[in-house]
Amino acid sequence: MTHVLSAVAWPYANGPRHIGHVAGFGVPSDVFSRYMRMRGHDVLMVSGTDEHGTPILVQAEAEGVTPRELADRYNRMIVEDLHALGLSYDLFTRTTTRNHHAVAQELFLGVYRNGYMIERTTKGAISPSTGRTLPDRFIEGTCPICGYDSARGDQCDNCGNQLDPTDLINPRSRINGETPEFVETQHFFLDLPALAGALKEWLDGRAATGTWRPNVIKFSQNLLEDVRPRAMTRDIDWGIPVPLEGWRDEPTKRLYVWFDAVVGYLSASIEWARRTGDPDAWRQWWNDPQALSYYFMGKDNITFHSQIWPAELLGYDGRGDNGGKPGEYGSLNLPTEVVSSEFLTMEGRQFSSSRGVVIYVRDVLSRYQPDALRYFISAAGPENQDTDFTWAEFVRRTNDELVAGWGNLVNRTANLIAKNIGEIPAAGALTADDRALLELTGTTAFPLVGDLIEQHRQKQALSEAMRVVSAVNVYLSEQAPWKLKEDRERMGTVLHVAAQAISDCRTLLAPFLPFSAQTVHEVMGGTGIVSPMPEIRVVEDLDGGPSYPTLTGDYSAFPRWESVPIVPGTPVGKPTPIFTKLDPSVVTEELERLSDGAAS
RNA sequence: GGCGGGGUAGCUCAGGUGGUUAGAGCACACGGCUCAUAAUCGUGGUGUCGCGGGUUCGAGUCCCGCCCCCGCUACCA
Repeated sequence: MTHVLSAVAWPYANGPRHIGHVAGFGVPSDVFSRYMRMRGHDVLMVSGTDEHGTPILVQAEAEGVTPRELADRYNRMIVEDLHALGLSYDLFTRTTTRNHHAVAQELFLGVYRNGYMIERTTKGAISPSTGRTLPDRFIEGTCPICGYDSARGDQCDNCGNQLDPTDLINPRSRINGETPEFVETQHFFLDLPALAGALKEWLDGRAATGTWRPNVIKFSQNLLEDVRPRAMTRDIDWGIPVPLEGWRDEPTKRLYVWFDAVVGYLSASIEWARRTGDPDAWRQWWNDPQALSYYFMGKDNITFHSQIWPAELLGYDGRGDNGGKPGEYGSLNLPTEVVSSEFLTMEGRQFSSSRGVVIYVRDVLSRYQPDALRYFISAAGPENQDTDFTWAEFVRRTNDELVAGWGNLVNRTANLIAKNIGEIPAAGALTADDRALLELTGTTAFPLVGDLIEQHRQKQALSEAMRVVSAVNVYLSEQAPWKLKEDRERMGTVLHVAAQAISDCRTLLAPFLPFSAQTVHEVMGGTGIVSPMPEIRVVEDLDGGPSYPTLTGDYSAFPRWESVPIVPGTPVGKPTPIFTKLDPSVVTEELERLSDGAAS
């Protein structure tokens, strides 16, 4: 048994989640975590909403609410979205808790004390009316190269050239149209050059394992070829105060949102431990060098997980060129693996909430079963390359594979048992065919599917599991128990074998399809929980802040990743179908919804 | 521009470290079964493996060049 940290990317609290988000970080991390728990590992799965930064501030002002009110609203929505998908977090919290603020400040201080947080003067754009940092992307103006009149501060969308905001002709703020001011301002910079050697050593070691996806490791190693100190503070009044004399009470200096967001993995682990009553319990996942940690995200986050976060950890630990020693949290584990997904596009286009090119998780789940979405994402998601979501493919996968393949197998078997026997029959003498099927479902399939999940090859893992399902359908057709009414014993044996095979398939599919795993168990006469689910729990802030909703759960009931013998004599009644077959008309309906959304 | 990924049957895609007649699912056709949400089972593929060179006894798989598509490109999150 190993301690396994499932560190799941923190969704930014500026809107509900769309299916591209959950395809990137959500479903893959949950499949992995559920599987690892079934293998008997001690999994700690943490995340939360990321609530600081300029975009939330800007959006709040546009709506006339406080940033906290905006964050509260979307935090709750996101919690609901992830809950509805059955994502089994041990703790899903948020970055506006007092615990998180304290942990982020301690990390900053540790890095600072060891000499990896250096104070520098930099020239940056600010909004003259508010004094806040105006990020490059919030500045637009005329491109000095091609004359395009809405080039962004960092790049011209028209000619593609990279720009410096000071190059723009007639620069203006995209927030309120005023002319930005370029001023000298003091900031703390993470001394990446002093940590580059340690980062390289760590990454080379990771590369040598051969387990990282090729694009992730290569991209990460490339980043090290040109490292510069990177600002970790901002001129902004929404965020975590800089915990130093002369800075702490400075109302317009805050930690950079990404500095604190990645600390969330640690702060959420600490919050989880404090809530269990054993405040040091988190150390088993963070201080024990044998513990494993897996970070799940979309590819746009790779930089922050394979460079910035490891640099913060190495700096806190004092393992860079300047030396140093660990702070009160001790020597913290670096990521074992950064598991990054590519992007899901939608009907050929990139997701864009502002353009209405978007499918929200909550909308999908209001009309379709969560396992149907989870199935699509696992079977056709952006695991190693960008993939396209189309409603036609969603309907086809659901109807042909989930309903006709797996759901129907359960339904036909349960019907045969209910009509002919009424309970799980005992097995008589087994034929070679019986043994072959049970060998496949009960023995061969578990390491086959499991190893693939462990290697983050979930598409192939699911396809192997579905191949097993298919073998059970073949077995039933060949044995044709409905023709054995004159040979009750043989019929009983065949149905026993089929029921055992279904039980095994249910276990194999449970990480992917946790909702139907429970339904299948019950349809086949089972009782009790075999597929634990997260719950939404409103909690008090541990340190006196306002209360907030979290996602947590009791996952002790996870069955083992192995065949469990079924119990003859268990009553089986007439089943109700596991999955809902979709009418082909949903394709045109959904496409109409999309064009309506894009038009408004 | 830099970096990364991709271009394989009508469609969606598999094909770690080169090796027998290049695979799967879907779609389509025909046949079987009738327990099941008209579900299921069987049979059916003469594919320039983007293009051009090269290495090799042998390349979809390695090397070079070229053409397309997609993504990332850090003080946005």
